[in-house]
Amino acid sequence: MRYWLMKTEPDVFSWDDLERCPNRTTMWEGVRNYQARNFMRDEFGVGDGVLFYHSRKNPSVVGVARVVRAAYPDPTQFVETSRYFDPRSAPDAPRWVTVDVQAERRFPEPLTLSRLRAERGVAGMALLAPGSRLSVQPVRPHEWEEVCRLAGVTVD
DNA sequence: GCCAACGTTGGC
DNA sequence: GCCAACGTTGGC
Repeated sequence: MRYWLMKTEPDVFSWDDLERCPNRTTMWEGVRNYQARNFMRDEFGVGDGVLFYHSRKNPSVVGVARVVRAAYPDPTQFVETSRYFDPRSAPDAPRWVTVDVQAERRFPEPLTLSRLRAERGVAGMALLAPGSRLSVQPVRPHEWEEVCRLAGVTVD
């Protein structure tokens, strides 16, 4: 089992939105970055842990989710009216994949980026690297444990 | 294959 | 809203 961090702009899709989804589960559509895609396609497994991160507005880790379905073609890449439409992707050779993610535990309080920057135990996180923009990032086990500890929750 | 132009991300 | 950092595109 692995651990990940996934970014979302809360104005587009927030933790509240995830909790409102049927079975608290959503298709993580719209990833259009090759490095992020490769993580999902090649390394994501059912049961992996996900730090759910709100970017831009009060940037924070706001909860923990689970991968409940491994990679499959992202249907939005074929929908012409979708903001995620990719005219260069062919149905017989999909370019982009998605996974299904289920809400597990909301943090009692958002764990802010500024707090994380101040904590030595998470100093190596990809999230904190200068200029890091990757929307799907690996998280090391000790980083996962420390983030959950700082948030005041216990999650395997 | 280089790299300038362009578009996007995301902290501030 | 600004803009630096980064990724992608496409001419050559």
